[in-house]
Amino acid sequence: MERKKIKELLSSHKTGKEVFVKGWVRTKRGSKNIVFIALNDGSTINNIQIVADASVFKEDLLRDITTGACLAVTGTLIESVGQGQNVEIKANSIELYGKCDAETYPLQKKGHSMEFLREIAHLRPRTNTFGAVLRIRHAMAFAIHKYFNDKGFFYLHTPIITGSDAEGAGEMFHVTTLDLTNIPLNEDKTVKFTEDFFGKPTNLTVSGQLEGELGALALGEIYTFGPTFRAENSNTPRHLAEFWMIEPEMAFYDLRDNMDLAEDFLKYLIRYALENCREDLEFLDKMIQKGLIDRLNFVLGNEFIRMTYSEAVDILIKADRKWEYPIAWGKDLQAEHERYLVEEHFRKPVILTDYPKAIKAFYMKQNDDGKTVRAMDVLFPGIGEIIGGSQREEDYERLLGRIKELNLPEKDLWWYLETRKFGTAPHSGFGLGFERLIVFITGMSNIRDVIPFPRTPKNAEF
RNA sequence: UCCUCAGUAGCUCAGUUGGUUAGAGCAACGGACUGUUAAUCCGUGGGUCGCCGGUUCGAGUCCAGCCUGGGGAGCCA
Repeated sequence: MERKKIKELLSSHKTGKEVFVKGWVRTKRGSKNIVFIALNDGSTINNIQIVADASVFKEDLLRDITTGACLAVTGTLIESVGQGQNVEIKANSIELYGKCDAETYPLQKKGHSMEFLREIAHLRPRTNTFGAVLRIRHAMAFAIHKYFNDKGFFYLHTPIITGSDAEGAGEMFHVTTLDLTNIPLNEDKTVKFTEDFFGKPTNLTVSGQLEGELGALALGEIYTFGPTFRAENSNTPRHLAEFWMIEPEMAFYDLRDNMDLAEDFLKYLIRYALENCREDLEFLDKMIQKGLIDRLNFVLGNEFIRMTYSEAVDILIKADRKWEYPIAWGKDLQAEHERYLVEEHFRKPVILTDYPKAIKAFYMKQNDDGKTVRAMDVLFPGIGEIIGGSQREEDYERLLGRIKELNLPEKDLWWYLETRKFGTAPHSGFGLGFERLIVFITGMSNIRDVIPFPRTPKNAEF
């Protein structure tokens, strides 16, 4: 008989038919004569109830059906006799695929702390919360591809291993095949990288943007969606050493087009989650963050505030508020400033533009005022910067000038500079932190709980 | 990396001015129960008090160092 997914059975009204399901036991309860098993196969947050008449099954079998055990069940799908579910399966036969020793299995039929579950990341996908988060994570990844595909963007695979150290987006992980217990050295005691796999120092990528621009200046509109690595010693609920980033890059987009795309993109993803992950979101709304669905709808229903960095600084200066870090034009905004704007002053997402060039990356387009660049940061409640982007500097001389001012390795960037030499074009793009998006959409409070196996300083278990 | 809080049973925690045999709830196990919804009721077992030193007649409790985790900050997505 063909196995059915629990999601399908729960929404089916074809009672009276024989069905075949497989899954893991969430709880078992009952009396001497009758046993109730809540079975989950991951297809939905909801369990299907298996009803087993104790006189039909061997006592040993029923005893071995414990929380966490894996079963295959055939039985009749019937309308539930009891309250709490519409349908249930009256079991005819039960095969025990895998026992689960109740004395040592760490997951109990009770709530667990997120910290404890993190220590058993190999088992936490079996919980309601992580099942919901991982299904939503999948849905968002799918929706990202669908959004861009429908808009005519091309998915560009930028390299994971990079030979350039010029992105300037943080500390990098080195990639090498050299024997670290016996490193070949040059005469001046520097590492002899000519003997390394690539013949030069290489690292894991911190951003696919520069290569993404190369694609955009040929294909028009591209996006990347891949793993990104930062070797920063960041210990916060918002940072991972390995995370996933989406980086669209568009020829002929100015900063305004860029902002329009960012806002439309975020709203599309939120709407997609609301329409396709309803049951998981309702669970998270109830158990993890009260009011989650209202908050998502609120973001959907309101225009993002758009203002320049300079206007934001004015608001912060005038605010009746003592800042731990005093605010002044030219200084980078601190977390407390961003939170104030988003969570207190405007109470909705904010896009800030035209930052001082000194605090932004070399590749951003310089404004005519000589002081600011066409940058944009999208700030969200609770997580701060969810998107960072800009219009790119397309003028060869101005870009080169900025590279020299900042003492960046010009010769490593020859290929990037050549795009400005050969048929340059105005273009823009941004980066969205995938896990930060998932944090916002699921209401989870720690980024380590929205990725299956988090990589953070001093932690690469599993 | 800095600041701060914490680490006691499988989990979540209590543990008084340092005192003799370290507790609770849940889970597990055994039993009862004719349909349960994190079932209920009765009972049982379960501890290297994070590690390592020190103070003391005596340390879960006080002191120093280290480790691990949470929160905040910085860096950023």
